[in-house]
Amino acid sequence: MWIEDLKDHIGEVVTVKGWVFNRRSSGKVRFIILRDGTGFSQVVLVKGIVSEEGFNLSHNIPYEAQIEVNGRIKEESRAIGGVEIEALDLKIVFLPHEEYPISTKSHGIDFLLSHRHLWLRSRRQFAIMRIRNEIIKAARDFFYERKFINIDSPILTPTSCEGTTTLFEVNYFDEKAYLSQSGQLYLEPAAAALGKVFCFGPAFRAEKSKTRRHLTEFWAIEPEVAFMDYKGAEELASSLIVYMIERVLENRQQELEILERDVDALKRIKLPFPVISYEEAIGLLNKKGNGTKYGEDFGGDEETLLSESFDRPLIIEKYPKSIKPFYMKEDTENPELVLNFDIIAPEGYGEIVGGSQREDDYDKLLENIKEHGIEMDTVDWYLDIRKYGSFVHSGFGLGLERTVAWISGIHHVREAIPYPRTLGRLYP
RNA sequence: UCCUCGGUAGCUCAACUGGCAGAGCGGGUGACUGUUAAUCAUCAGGUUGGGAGUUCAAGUCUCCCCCGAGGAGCCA
Repeated sequence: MWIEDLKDHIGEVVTVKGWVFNRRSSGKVRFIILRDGTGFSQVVLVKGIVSEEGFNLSHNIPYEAQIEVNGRIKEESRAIGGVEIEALDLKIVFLPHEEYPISTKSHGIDFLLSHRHLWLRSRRQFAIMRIRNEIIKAARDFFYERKFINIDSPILTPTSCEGTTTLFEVNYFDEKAYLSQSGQLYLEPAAAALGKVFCFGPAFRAEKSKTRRHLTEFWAIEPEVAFMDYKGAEELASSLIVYMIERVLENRQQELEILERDVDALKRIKLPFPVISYEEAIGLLNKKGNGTKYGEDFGGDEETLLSESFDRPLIIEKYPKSIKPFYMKEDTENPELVLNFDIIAPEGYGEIVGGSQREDDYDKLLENIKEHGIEMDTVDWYLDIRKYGSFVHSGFGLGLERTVAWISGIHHVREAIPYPRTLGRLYP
């Protein structure tokens, strides 16, 4: 039986397999905290109730030994999960060859990251991975409920989407290829084929960034919708975020508790999200004593400063065209601006969504491509979408790890992904 | 790439203006019938990241290198 199902079988005698997570002894009563991947549960070994052989085996049983416990499930308020297993018998299936390196005490981040494959077994990581899974599932459900089609973009690409300096280059037979920075360029043609589409996959950026918001490999959820303007995309992104939070609050209470997440801050996340323009954001920053000038992009400090004024995610729209990528639609009311938006998470987690209406005018797009110095032969296929039946369309990308970090209330995105890839760290 | 901080026992850290390298956890042994990072007793455990230099004496000071963290720029 799996630990997560124990509470439904109180009074029954069952066999549970798992690993020794922690143990305590009080002479003739011994306690083992068992984990099996679905949860943690206390096993009680009372001399006289458990078999003598089982009791003897439990003496100084090593951490992470894999054992099999036969026992009765009892309601017990003092135990984690509210139930415990009163052991009748205990068997050791596998003993560690060496002492398990990760203890219940504190460790440094270098050590933990080098032992990420083992670190995943700890309680915090267990909780984070389960919240990540819930968020992924919620996002898929959200799009399927709205009849979106999942179209995944290629990882190996001949071109760049977000600038050439941050590309990972790989050999592709006799050619050069790059790891994808975003699925968006491939999603726009898919939207012309299937209307409402989304992709969910990894993105790679060779940025030499060392901050709590950066990974070189991260996962993005990217929808692209035909006949939708940037306002529609703002609403879609807001609804998605609210949906993900509702699902985590509903299904992952135990995990939020393990992480000591301030749940009230999540419960405040409701529609609609506040919307301000880039220009208003500059004004707000200047009022707060920050010296960002019109025409400059926001850094981490600015994002935090802006989000502090709101208790829900903040939408900032219509940035200057000069600081944004070539594919964003020019604002017809002010050609200096583009019809884009970023969503800044509260509590200093930074930008979690970037989106825009896409440039649907063939000539304007061609002009942008030339201005950005992008090689024509790598993007001519992308121009075809405007050449053969252009259409109003919008989309956005949501950074999964930043979203998971925010909702989980953890400090750094590296804990929000099973095996983080950061600057200079490729192991394990 | 730049700035800042750090590297001492398996792990987390201490060691004053240079003067005998120490503690907790983990490990071994033992005690304890309700523990929650249990507690208590006891034992073992060290090429102080690497190299060079200054000095009677270097974990500590100087120089070079390696590794890590935090941040900036850029971004989700």
